[in-house]
Amino acid sequence: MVEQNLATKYSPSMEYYLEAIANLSGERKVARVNQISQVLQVKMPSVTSALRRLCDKGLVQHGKYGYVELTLNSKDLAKETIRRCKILSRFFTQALGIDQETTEEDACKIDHVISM
Amino acid sequence: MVEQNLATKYSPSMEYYLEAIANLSGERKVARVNQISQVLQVKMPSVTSALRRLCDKGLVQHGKYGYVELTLNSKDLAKETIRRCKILSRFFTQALGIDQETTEEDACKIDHVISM
DNA sequence: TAAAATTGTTAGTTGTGACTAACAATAAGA
DNA sequence: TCTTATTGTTAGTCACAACTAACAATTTTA
Repeated sequence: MVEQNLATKYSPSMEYYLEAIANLSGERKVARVNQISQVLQVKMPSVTSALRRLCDKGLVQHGKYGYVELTLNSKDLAKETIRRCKILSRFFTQALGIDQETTEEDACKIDHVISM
Repeated sequence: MVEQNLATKYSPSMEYYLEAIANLSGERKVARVNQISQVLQVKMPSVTSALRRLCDKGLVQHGKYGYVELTLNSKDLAKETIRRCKILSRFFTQALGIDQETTEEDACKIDHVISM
């Protein structure tokens, strides 16, 4: 089943957060809770609690009321994720002629699910 | 985000169950809890509780200790799902040369996530 | 600098979806 | 038929991931 991932794998949701944080870090140097909230279209408390989970797993650093940063571990993970999304997105756009808006979102969704 | 679907949409997990029930119904005429359990690789109590949710939504009929059947509504839904999985699977196999084992599983996963 | 706006956290709730352990019903075989 | 095996359910737990309401910290601005 989808819902229950293996112990070693991170949940799709986790990956979404990591990806968002990585993207924001790239664009504006630092990621903040409200930005993550906006990008992922969830309320801030959801972000806070997700960050706690990610902290517990050593995937982000996040001081109270402070910036959010990826750790060495999660940077690689997030880069990989983003890379795969782009590849998929490009593939869908070019090979299938689907418009880019739709494509990018779907490609990301797919990536979090596919076994590559 | 993935995790929270719109009210009108069914969760990926729901679709997995519907699909499994539809497939089993096709093959062996009736679907049983232990078969669903095996197909989806979850324990039987998980199936029972999923069936309760599906019953509440009017998507399956299931008497205690009895057979599991789709309703008119869910039959269409499941057929659609299966159809899309097959299309995707075929596409991946033929267009990308990925082996069928991998492909079929992924195609299904993708289908539950993609916006077609 | 003090008040107001923004940003973030905590606490508590909900629903999903998995699990184990223990019990109940049904089916199969001696 | 009675016992055993199979199948299914209930009860209770856990983790994830969302939410609102209320509070706290930080930043902006008057």
